[in-house]
Amino acid sequence: MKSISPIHVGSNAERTKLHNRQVVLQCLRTLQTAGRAQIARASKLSTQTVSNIISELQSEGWLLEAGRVSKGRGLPAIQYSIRPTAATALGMEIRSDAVFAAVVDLAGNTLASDRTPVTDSRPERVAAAVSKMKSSVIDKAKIPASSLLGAGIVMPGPFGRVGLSDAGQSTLVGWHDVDPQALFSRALNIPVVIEHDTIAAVFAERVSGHAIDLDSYAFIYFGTGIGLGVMANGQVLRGAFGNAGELGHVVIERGGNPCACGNSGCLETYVSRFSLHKHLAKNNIYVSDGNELEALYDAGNPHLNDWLDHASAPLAQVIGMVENLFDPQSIILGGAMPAPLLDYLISQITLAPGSIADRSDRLTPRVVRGKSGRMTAALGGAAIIINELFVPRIAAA
Amino acid sequence: MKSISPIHVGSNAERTKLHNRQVVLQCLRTLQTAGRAQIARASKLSTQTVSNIISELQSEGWLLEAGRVSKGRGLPAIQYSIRPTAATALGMEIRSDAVFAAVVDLAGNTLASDRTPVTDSRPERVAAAVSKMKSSVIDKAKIPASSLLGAGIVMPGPFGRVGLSDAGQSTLVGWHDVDPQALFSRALNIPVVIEHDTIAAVFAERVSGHAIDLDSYAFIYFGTGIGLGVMANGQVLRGAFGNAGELGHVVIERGGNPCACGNSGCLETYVSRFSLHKHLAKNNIYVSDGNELEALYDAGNPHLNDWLDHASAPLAQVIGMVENLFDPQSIILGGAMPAPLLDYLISQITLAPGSIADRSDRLTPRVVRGKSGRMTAALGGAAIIINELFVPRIAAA
DNA sequence: AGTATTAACTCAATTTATTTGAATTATCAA
DNA sequence: TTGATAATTCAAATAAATTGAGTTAATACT
Repeated sequence: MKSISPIHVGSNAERTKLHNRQVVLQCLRTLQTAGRAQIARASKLSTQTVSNIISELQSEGWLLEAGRVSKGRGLPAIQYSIRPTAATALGMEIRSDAVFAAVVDLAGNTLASDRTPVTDSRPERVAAAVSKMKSSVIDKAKIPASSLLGAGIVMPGPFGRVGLSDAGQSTLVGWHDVDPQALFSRALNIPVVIEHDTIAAVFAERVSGHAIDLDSYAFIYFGTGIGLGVMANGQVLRGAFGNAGELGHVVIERGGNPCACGNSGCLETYVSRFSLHKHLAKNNIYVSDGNELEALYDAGNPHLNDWLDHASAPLAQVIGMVENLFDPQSIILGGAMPAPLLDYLISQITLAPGSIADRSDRLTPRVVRGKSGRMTAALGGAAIIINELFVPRIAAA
Repeated sequence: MKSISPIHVGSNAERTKLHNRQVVLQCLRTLQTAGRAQIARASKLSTQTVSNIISELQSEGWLLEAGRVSKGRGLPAIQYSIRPTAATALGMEIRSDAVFAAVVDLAGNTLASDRTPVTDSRPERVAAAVSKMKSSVIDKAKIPASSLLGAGIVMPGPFGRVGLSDAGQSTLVGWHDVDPQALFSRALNIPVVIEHDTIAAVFAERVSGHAIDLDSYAFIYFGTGIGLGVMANGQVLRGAFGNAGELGHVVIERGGNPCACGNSGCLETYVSRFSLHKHLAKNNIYVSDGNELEALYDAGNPHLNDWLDHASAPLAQVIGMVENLFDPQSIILGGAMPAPLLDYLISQITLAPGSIADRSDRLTPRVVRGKSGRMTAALGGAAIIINELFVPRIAAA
């Protein structure tokens, strides 16, 4: 049978209830703190309905009550807010060299994080490591295991889907016929979502970064290559086959640098950690992690500076492209690139003055550095789980 | 108060009903013809609910009954399909030189179309012309005025929003402080939606073109400049400020052709009618419409061929870009560019082999020419109205 | 040919969740 | 002190979906 996209599913009283519950939670998240009547106005539900949902949420321990606050005449409204510790989520990033883990609460606070080096990246070993980290990080965070809603696991694709950006480079070996979702579900005993780094980064910013109250923004993610994650009107763009955002292989200069993909002029060959490492290697400099890179930068290494200066124009070009194509509220830069380097790159960028993004009524910066730093992917994994709580949608498919 | 995006609005029984009605209509549209039980399965509603909705729709005249068709055991299902003439929509394109109008039925059939030259493009005169065309085109289509659900009007922006692509070039004069929505509502006496050409084209393909059963596709629209319209998972991308898809000012070559916008290397200066006209003018050839252009092409004009050959590489570059960023099922090319030219351009494009779009399980062409031809914008306007009938969404805002 | 099986559809009763309207409470303003 | 205003709650009403039993008309099997 023809597949019908998820939104085209009927509704009923139960689904309506779930939807409304999430609407209420979402209102509380964006308003921070609010009374029943206020939520009713924002959600266009009746006061009574909101009242019912609030008391339900309260009895389930989701809320904090902040007493009555009077604003003018009338009975002062009882203020509610989300109890950050009501639920938590586990986020993990699986790399070929290490596993990162983080526990995040509803407010997006990181309660604990951890890193374990990986020597043997075969599925069973990774699963075992992941399982161990779950326990250790739960201990560190001092939360009951029962508060974990689920785990968002970030790992190099392709998994099931066909990807390209990391093709051959960072894919884990021995994972060909492995279903990571099933593997980690078993290892962790909680609901698991598998996602790739760029999309995780998008959610990281939404739950605790620059995008808490943004609905349309883009994230340029420095991984091995470079990816683009887009939130458009509260929906993440995934593309028909789940491969949207392959920024690294966008050609920015016909006949430019040859790329491993067979084309030439791909962005990835100008702006990415991969291109940076290549440039440094040509000058006999070898760095293995972000700290060394940052040290090089602090030392004013001329080769690094050289790369930065050559990278800024292509980066500005694609930022302009993203602005023109997606018209986001902001573009966020982040991922596996040390903050000072990102800041420098951002400072060097001349944003197109004639762009549609160059408007006087703008309330958000055109370009900013992401807030979550080096833990972006792991935090993003957790953020995916947290975010699901707040996204109302009829039809859970 | 903080604005909450439209999806974050509560639901109730009534809104649920509306949603389910649209789900049923949408099922009928994609399945073409179906029985109650079949729709129930597709929509995950109970048979009874679907049955109720179907009988309601039927008594309101929305359906055609095609008798029972037996497929294996059991009571053969009564087949229903949407009665194409149950409702119609008016589509109009306002240009500085002419107004186009079309009447389209639910199935996307064009029942009538018309063109009126415009000599005086001041708002009142255009409104008068539009009103007149409504009557004439209704007569031509032989439909009752009451079947018109509304009008989708396509005109050069910016209207309220801040746009760029046509800045200065095709904007209508004397329309500065005019609210076209209000103006045309009064002139036509039916609900009016104002939209720009690119987004209209997206809907045109969805209602009657290549995208009837696509959920994710992109439309590269040749207007004065060049625009990109994207349907992502059934949602049109508009951007935070309504300016998404400014393909014309995407820089495809740093330091390339200077553009009126102040940048250089904008796509518009390589591939667009504007650039084509400029190229021909340099060779003392002046064309005023598509027919003349087509004649030139048929005659094998060397200057035109020259332009085509220079345009195909930049076009291929942005097609690759769109594939990488949006991962659509198909990319559709259309708008104010004669079909033979589009076909030639498409034939000249070498699609990137390493692209994420280059997959073996693909069921749809990577690139096709749009079906609606020169009337795209007007048909698209009507399609917007038609499409609203089929898009289920809780919360009419 | 006859019977069992299957599937679509209908009717009536039930269930879920929202809305409505009246009553209550607490604050501000005059 | 009194009246206006707004938040909240209670009880009753309402809307619409689901459930389960029953009907109908096909195909499959014996």
